[in-house]
Amino acid sequence: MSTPPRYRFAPSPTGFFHVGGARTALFNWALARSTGGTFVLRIEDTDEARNKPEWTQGIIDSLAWIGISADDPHFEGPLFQSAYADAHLAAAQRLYEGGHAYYCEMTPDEIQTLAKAEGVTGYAGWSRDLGLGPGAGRVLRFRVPDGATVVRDQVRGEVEFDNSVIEDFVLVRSNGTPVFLLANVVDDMSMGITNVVRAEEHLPNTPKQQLIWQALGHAPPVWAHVPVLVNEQRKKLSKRRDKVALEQYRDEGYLADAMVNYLMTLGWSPGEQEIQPWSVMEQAFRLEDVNLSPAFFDIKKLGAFNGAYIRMMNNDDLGDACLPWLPESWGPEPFRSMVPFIRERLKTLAEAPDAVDFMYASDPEIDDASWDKAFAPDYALPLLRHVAEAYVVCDWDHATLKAVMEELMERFEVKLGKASAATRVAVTGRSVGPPLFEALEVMGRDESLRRLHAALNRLGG
RNA sequence: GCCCCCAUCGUCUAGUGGCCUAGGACACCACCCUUUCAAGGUGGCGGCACGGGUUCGAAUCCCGUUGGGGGUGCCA
Repeated sequence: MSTPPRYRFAPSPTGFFHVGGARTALFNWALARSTGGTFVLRIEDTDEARNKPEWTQGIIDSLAWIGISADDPHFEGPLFQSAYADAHLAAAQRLYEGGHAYYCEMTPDEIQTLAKAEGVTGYAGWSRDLGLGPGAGRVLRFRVPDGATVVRDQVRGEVEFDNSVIEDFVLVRSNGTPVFLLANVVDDMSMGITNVVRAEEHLPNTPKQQLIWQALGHAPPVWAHVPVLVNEQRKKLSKRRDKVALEQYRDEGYLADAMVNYLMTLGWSPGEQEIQPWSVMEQAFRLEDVNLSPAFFDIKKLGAFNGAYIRMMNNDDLGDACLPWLPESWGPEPFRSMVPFIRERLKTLAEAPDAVDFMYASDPEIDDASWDKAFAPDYALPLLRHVAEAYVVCDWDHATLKAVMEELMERFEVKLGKASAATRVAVTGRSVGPPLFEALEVMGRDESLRRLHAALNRLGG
């Protein structure tokens, strides 16, 4: 095989971009790039009722986000299926003239009624030999030949379908528009597609499409059907029920690299170490290694990947990446100074503001439970008084602040964690947060003391 | 109903007849570290769906059962 392969990704713009679609796109992208081939993006926009232009832009933006860039030399498109309507109809005409298709004027209702009466499951080729010509209200149906159709699939091996269970399916609707089965094949054919990698839900369509390829006089492409992604009920991920929009994950602060890495591990494994850069996965990916069973999309594991990727970033880059999630009224400081101390506490970028919000508030929002717990011990109040006193004069760096606290903790015979609890809640309002002395250093002496005194006042002196 | 696909810890997977007393990751639990919470470290829990074959030997091959999934549109 000397000609480079041509892969394609053919989503229909009927909603937000689906994580399952993203994984399929990634598989195609890895294959196209590692083989020196091409990734063709074709927007299947023939269902006018459901298609909207903004969804198309959403697909393009989402693909770009996960690294499938229209600027890459391996990328071709977007091509729009709607632009090829003439070719679809021309192919239909050829099938009709070649005897591979025939017209039928039965309505869906009539078919259902007759099928029930005859005890069959669907359309039983009733108009096959009527010799009907084209006309209003008539659909064009494919004349499924006798025999069997063997689909050679790179993921599943050979799958055989008995043609007798494939009914004479519709190629062109009574309103004259081609259906997906036909349009999809004709486009793949005219775009020179050599490899079709798509989700398993299309496997039952494949014998029909292969039959169309053959009737049109072409050898079919190499097929590959990858398993679907499922929810906790092990049902195919659905836009209605499940959180599947790639855009939503992006907006919630998941990193593209983490999402890409996680998606690639669904149905495939990059080896002993599952956190791998795209450059490695791209080269290692093989359809033959793809699993055959549906994979559960586990948000918890995605979160773990995301945390790992966040920790791989340097402080400056992480700070930059978090900026879009900060409230508009916030300046970059003290947030940037705090990045080194919150980085290993973040699972998503969106959590960044919550980690430091006490610094931006004019007064910390006191959590009553934390407060009560911190001041329950007898030593708490007197210790806090000493802290407020000592912090007036000591050097203002986290090491000194800690040393001062340690001195007091020995005097009160408690551990550092307990000794710091009152100060922490006084300054941050909560019992958990970033490292205390580092936060105090960043916040500065004046504001820190102000909060300590505010707490003492609240305690009545 | 019919057609097709699939079946390793709760989840994602490694494993292609002996390297398996089945490895890793997420989750969970415990301990360590520790200024809280995390992160990190160590350990633990936990699986080859079941039944028959084939073979000296089966997670790996074959058959069946059961279970799950996908499809069954003049949607894509």
